[in-house]
Amino acid sequence: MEAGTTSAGGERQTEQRRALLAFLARADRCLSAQEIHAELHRRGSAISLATVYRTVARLARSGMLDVLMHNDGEATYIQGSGRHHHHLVCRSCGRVVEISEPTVDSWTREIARKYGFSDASHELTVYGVCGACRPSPTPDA
Amino acid sequence: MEAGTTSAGGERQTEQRRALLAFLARADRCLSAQEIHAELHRRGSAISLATVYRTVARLARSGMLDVLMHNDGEATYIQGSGRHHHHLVCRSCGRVVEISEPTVDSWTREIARKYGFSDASHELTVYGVCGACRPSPTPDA
DNA sequence: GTAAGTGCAAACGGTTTGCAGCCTC
DNA sequence: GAGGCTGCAAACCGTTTGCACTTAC
Repeated sequence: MEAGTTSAGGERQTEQRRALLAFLARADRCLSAQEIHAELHRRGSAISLATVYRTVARLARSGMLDVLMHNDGEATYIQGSGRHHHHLVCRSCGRVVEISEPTVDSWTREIARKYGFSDASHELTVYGVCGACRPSPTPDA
Repeated sequence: MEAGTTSAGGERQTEQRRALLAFLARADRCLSAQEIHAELHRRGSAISLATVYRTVARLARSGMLDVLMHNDGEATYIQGSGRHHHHLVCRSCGRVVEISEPTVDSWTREIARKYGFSDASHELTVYGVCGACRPSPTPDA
């Protein structure tokens, strides 16, 4: 199954775009444009950094990719469901789990109203250490 | 040069630092280093951009300033309480209200545990349009 | 007197863009 | 065949840094 054939307007199927989409479809963590570029090259897919930037920008615009801004100013990308959601990110390996919770959504609207703000929206990211990265709870410890 | 150098601890009082602190103390919205620099100059305070960057970095490190990363990679700064909190930001004028809600804090820990993540932390920002920016609700509409 | 603080400008790192040629449709 | 897509490299932009000078203490 192809990764969402959203051939919206008139986008052309190119070698580069195909390789990038296939790669991102299997990624379970956020990747920067430079990481995507390096990894694709390592796998033998010739694609320029500029094209990676142009392509992820387009995918993000169309909603296929979520963009996460890091504190150092670097943007990273991960496949998104398109629906409203948040991310649970492992501080150790970077694995990302898409989470959705109406509770927080309604809470933020309430908070906004409480302070006289309307048209509330919000951004939430939860960080933690995933089970695979946590030192296994050895019984002898 | 150790942590614990809180406000006016072992740091020298300079004209530039004084002006920057006085300015930020009265700001109720996030400002970028470049905005701070421009505004201080407009007000007659001579301070270089490099010094603004160095000073806000120091203040952020000491906890006196909160750093908000924008989507375009620009960092903005605002005075913070030091305690754990979130921000309610007006999309129109940029005004920032510091909010604190234990509900969300405990919820994020719960979500993290539910997915097998430990050591949960989170970042939350709520956006909206503040009362001053919202077009007054005309009853005849 | 001395070392922290400052200004200047060059360097930096991620990202964007102009342009010529390539390739998909 | 036409126009979107790509690669290259230079430009961009916010930020950092080396160095010499200034200044608070």
